[in-house]
Amino acid sequence: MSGDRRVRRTRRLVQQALVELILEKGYDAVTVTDIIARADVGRSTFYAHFTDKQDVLFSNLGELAFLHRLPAAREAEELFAFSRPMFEHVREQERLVRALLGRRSGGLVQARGEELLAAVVRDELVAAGARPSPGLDLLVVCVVGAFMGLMRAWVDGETGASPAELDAAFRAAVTPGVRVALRPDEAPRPPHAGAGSVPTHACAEPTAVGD
Amino acid sequence: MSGDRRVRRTRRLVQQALVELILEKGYDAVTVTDIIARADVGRSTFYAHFTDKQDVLFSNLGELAFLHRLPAAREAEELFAFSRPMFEHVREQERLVRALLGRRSGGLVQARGEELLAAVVRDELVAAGARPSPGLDLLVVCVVGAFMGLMRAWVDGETGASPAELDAAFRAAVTPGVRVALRPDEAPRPPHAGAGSVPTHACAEPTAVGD
DNA sequence: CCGTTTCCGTACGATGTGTTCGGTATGAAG
DNA sequence: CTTCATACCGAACACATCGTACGGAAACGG
Repeated sequence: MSGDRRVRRTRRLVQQALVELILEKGYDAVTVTDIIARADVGRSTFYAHFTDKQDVLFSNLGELAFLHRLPAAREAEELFAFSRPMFEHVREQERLVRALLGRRSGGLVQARGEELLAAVVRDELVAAGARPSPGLDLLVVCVVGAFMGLMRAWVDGETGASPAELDAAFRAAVTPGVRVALRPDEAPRPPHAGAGSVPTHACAEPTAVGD
Repeated sequence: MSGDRRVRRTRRLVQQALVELILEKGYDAVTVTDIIARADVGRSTFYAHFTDKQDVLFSNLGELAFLHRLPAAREAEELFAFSRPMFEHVREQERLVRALLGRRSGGLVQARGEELLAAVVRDELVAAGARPSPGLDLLVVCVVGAFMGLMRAWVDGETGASPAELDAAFRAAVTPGVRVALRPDEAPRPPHAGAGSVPTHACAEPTAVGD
């Protein structure tokens, strides 16, 4: 079904070459000429399979589609069930993800990842009882921003934390805020919130900062 | 001290041209040739002032240095005092910031902005009593990620919220988590999130909250 | 084994980059 | 106003990259 063996071979070589080169020079610095040289593939052959550099990048994106195969959070008890498996998965596919999601990538995949993740987070929150609203969307943006921030920092080697620690940090940072948002009866929050005060104590959660 | 009037003129023209072009075509699509054409400036003149496109971009960054001139948060009562003024400022300097921070920019300024902001946030948290630690740095990453996420979403027109609403959303999302983190003595628990079952419900029931 | 598809290699025009250089004109100082 | 420095122009340059084209060689699938 995958057609010719030569085709598979060529595509694989090109994709691998791009990943290697991104890790070495950063996405922007990689040229098509570099890629075909590293992949040992003719120029015309490259353009027979891909339109440009970005096309190769996205063709590698199937790996990230595993988001959809995550345990359905509606059935799980905890929110953001994607977090831990995600960090674990990233550690396994380290090279690829480092190339695709790190600051060395062009930020293109980053944006795509944020979109996918935003959909997941939004679904989870709605399933948990949040009412769809502009305010919810902003919350989703914050949650996704926090997660992707951690991911970037990790992938770029700015922290040596383990997946478990990252997962814990993520949850510790966002869960309290989300809990508050999920309780519309306690602190009725019309979208017209003033910049003032937020309900002080949500509920003490584990993981103090300085351990 | 700014020297020749011709110099100021040229630099201004070039910077303005780049901003305009980013808004029209996106950072990546803008060429030096485009810039000098729009600015009506000789090629050699351009390279006499800037090394390349990116240099022009960063030269426009003085605007973002206003971070340092923000009201010292140590003296203010509330955390993240930068938030509201930041959103307000962005609305005023809309064109420039949209060009520099939006997804149409190369992500370069974005990274720079995250660095600056991370320093500010970290200082605030330390001043508020957090002990410097790897865990704190992760929290900072989350907070900055959330903020920058909101900023991007806003600048890219994904939300029509007002500065006040964005500020409120930001605070609502991160403040509870930060508050918990600032209380290291209350719940001394090792950050060893169990693989199998994480204690999900700390205070309230699975919060089947709707309305 | 044979027809089809893919690949190679090379060359091409187009576009962008960053530099050089002689001549011009604009600014600032006296 | 004169003088002098220097910033600017404009054109040309060598170089790199892109995307396309084409004929012949090689590998594939049946």
